[in-house]
Amino acid sequence: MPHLYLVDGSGYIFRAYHRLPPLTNVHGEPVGAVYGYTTMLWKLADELHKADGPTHMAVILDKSSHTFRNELYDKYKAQRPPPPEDLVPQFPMIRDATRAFSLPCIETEGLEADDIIACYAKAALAQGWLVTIVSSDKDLMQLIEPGLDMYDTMNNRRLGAEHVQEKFGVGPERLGDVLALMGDSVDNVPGVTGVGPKTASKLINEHGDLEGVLAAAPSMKPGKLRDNLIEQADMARLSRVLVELKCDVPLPEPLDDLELKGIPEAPLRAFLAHHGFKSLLAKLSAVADTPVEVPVSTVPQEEDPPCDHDGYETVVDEAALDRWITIAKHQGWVAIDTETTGVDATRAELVGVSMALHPNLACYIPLAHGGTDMFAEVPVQIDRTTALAKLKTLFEDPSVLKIGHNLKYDMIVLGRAGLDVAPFDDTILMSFDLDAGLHGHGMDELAATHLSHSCIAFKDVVGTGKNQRGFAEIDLKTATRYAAEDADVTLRFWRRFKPRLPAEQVTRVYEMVDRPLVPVIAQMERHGIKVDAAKLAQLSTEFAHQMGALEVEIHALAGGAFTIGSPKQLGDVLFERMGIKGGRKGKSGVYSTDVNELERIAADKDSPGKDIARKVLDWRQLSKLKSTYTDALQAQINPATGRVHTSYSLTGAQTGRLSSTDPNLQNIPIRTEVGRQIRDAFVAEEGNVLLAADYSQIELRLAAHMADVPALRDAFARGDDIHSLTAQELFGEVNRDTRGRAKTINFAILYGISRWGLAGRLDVTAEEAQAMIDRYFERFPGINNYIVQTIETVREKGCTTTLFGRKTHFPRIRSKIQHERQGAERAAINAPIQGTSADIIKRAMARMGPALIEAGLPNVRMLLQVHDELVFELPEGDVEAARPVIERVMATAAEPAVMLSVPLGIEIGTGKSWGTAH
DNA sequence: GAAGTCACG
DNA sequence: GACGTACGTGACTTCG
Repeated sequence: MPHLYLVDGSGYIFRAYHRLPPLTNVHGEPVGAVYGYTTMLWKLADELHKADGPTHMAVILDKSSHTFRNELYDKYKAQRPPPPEDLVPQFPMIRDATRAFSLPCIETEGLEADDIIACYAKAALAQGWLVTIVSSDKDLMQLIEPGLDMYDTMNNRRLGAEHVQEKFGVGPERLGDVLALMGDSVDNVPGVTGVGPKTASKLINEHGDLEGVLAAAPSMKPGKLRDNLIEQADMARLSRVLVELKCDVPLPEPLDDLELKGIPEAPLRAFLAHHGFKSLLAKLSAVADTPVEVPVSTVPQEEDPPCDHDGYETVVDEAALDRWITIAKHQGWVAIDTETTGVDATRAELVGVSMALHPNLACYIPLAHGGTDMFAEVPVQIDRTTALAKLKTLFEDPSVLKIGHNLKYDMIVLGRAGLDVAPFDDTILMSFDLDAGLHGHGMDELAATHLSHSCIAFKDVVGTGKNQRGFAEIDLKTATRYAAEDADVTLRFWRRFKPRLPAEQVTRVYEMVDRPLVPVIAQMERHGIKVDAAKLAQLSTEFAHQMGALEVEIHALAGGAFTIGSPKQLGDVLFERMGIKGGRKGKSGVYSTDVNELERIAADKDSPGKDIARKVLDWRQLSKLKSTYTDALQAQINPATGRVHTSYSLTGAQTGRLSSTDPNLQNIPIRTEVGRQIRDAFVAEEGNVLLAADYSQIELRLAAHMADVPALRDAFARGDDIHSLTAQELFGEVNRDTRGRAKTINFAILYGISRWGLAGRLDVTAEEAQAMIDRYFERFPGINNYIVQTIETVREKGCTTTLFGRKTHFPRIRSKIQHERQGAERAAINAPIQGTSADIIKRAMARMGPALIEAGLPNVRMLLQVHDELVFELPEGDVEAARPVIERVMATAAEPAVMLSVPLGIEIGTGKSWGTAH
C-alpha cells in the first residue's frame, strides 16, 4: 500500500536550531539547523527499507510569512521575533539538503506548510494511502485519524490519536476546538484569556465543541471564565478559523510525482562534503558499493552557482589541511591543480597546490610563497615537507580519484617532489575525446564554452613583460583566488564530462587509449634524451661558415645586398630586379619563393636565375637547420639533467596524434644528408644504446584493412614491397620512376585525393592524374567505397571514428564555402586512418612499461615517440632481450580490442646515436 | 600576430 | 565564373 511521508521542514528547522549547538561548516557558515535537518532526513531514508516505510515523500516548506490568516487577523504571528541572525542563512541550505536527498520540495505562495500538508494528507487518505506527517506540531495533530499518524524524529516516536487524547484530553477531531480556546502566544492566536489546555479540554468534553461551549457560557457559574467566554466569543471563533487547516487548494504537484525512486549517492555525497558533515559522510562510505565510481549524471548541473572567489580557503595550518584531506578521502574524489615557477614541468618548482571538492568548495595550499626577495616578508604557510607528506597520503590513496586538467603537467611536477598521483581522471582528455575538432581544450576556453565563465587570466595575476613576477611572489589572497578557481573549474568540467563519456560512446578510447598514456608520457618527458652539445655547436659553426659564403655569392648574383631570409625582398630581387619569368603572387601580393618555385627555376637550364635559386635553396636549408636545430637545441638542454626534455601534447592534433613542443622532437631532420647529422647529436648515455622501432607503412596497412582491399591485404601478408606492387598494377612495370609515382599515389589516397593535387605532384595533366586514380580504384576495389562511405558518414554525423572509437569532428563539412567543405572532406578521409595509427602506437606505449618489467628489463626506458616510431635508451647488454619484447608489444598493440586483417610490420635498429639507430 | 617557409610522419 | 589544389603537426624569421 502506498505510504506518503510529509515532512514539515519549516517546523523542524526551528526545533533543530534550538536543540543543537551553533555548529559551523568548513566555510565558517552556521549550519546547526541544517545538520539537524540532515540527520532527520537520514533517519527517514533508513525508514525506506522497512516494510511499512515510505513509498512517497515530500518536504513541505513555508514560502512566505504573509498568508490568508494575516488577512483575517492582522496580529497573527505579528509578535514573532525575527528568526535569529545565524538561522537566516540556513533557510536556503535546507532546500539544498532536500535536493541532496533527491526529494521533492513543495512550497506555495500564500499557504503555510501546515495547510499544504493537510491538503496532501487528505488527498492521500482519500485514495486509501497511509500517511505519516513528520512533525511534532500540535496544529498538525488535528489531522490524525486511522491511516494517518505523526512521527517525531527527535524523540523517535510515533504519535497517534491516543497521544492527542493524553496531551489535550480530546481526540484529534476536537483538537481544533481546544486549540482555539487555548490560543497560542507564539503564533498570536488570541484564544480566550485564562483558558489553558486543561480548561479547554474540560469545556470541550462537557459541551461537545467550541460553539457548544460558547452557547453554554451564559449558564455557567459566574466568574472570570464565564465573563471571558462571553466577552471573547468572537475572538474564540476567529481563533477557531486560524487554527483550522485549510485544504481547499489544488495540489501543487500530483501525488504520484512524490514517488520515491531511491536516493542517488552522488549529490548527497557532494552536499555532505560541502558542509563537512564527516560522520554522515563516513556512514555513506560504509554503505557505498564503489567509493570511486560515481554516477555523476545525477548531479544537478544546471544549478552550479557562479564561482565565488572570495569563498575559497587559503590553507596555512596543518589542522586545516588535515580537514580538507579527510573530507576528500571520505568523498572519494578531489580536483587538484598545482602552481609552479614556470611552464616547463621538468624544471618548474612547486609553489602551491589547490583542491576542489564541490563547486565553490575549493582551497589553495601555498607551499613556497615569499618570492625571491629575501627582504620581503614570507607569509605563514605549512612547512613544505609536512604538507607534501600529508598530500602524498591523499594523492596516492587508491580509493580517491584525483581529477586534473592536463594532469600530465602536475604528475611531472609532483613526481619530481616524490608524489605519485593515482587513480586519476583528466578533463582535458575527456574534452578532447568528446569534442576533438570542435574547439580547443584549454581551461579558459572550456570554461567560457561550458560554464559561461571567464577564468581569472594568469597574466592579470603575475603581470607581463618586465613587470612579470613569479607565482611564488603573489600574495596569498590573490594566489588563492586564481589557484583554487582552477581546481573548482576542473571539478565543474568533470561533473559535466564524466557522464557524457558513456553517453557519447567515447569511454573506450578514453579508458583504453588516452588515459593510460598520461603517466607514460609524463615519465618519458622526465627521462628526456641526451644530446651532444659539442657536436651541435660544431655543426652550428660549420653551417654559419657555409651560409656566409653563400650569402656573398647570392648578393653578387643579385647585384646587391638584401635580406635573403625575407621572402618579400627575395621575391622582388628574383622577379623584379633580375626579371625571372613565371613569378606567382599570393593573395598578399608577395611573390612565392617556396621550395617548389625555387626548384622550378633551378631546374630550368635557360633561366638567368638558376644559380641564385640553387644557392638560396642551400642557404635556406642551412639557415633552417641552424636556427631551428643546432642553435635552438643547445639552448634547450636542461642544466640539471644535461638532457633535452620535450613536452608532448595529447590534445594538440585533431586526429589523436601526439604533438611535441619545446623543443619539437618530432621534426628532427632525416631526409637530407646535412640534416641527418643533427640526428647523430642525439646519443645514449655511456654504456647504453638507442633503439629505434618503427611501424612500417602502418597507415597503408590500416587503409588496406579498413577499406578491405584484398590485393593490398595479401601483399602485406606476403611481405611484398607495397609501392612496387602499386607500380606494377598501375603502370605494368616496376622501375625507379614508376615506383616513385606509385608511392606518391599511395600517399595521395591516404590524404584524400584530387586530380589537380596529384597532377601537380606528378607533373602530369589533370586528365592523366584522373586516369591513374580511376585505375587505382579499379585495381584496389574497396578504396573508392571507403572514401564515399567516409564522406557520407561525416556529412550525416559530423564526425569520423577510428577503429577504437576516437571521434574527430568536422564542423566545416557543412560549410557553404566550397573549398572549406572540400578541405573538410579530405581531412575526414585521412582522419580515421591517421587516428587509428595513433591509437595503436598509444596502446603499445601504455603496455610497453609493464611488458618490459615482466620480461625482467626494468632498465629499458622509452624516450621519444615520432608518430610511428618509438625511441628507447637501454644498456647495451639488454638489446637482444628487449628487441623481441618491443616488437611483440608494438605488433599486437591493437589486440584484442581490434583484430586486424593485416600484420603490423616493425623495423628495429640500434646505435650509439639516433642517426645510427635507423 | 600574421604570413611565409620548412622540418617531420 | 571564381577558387585553389594532399593529411597532420611546430618553430623560426621577417615585417607591419
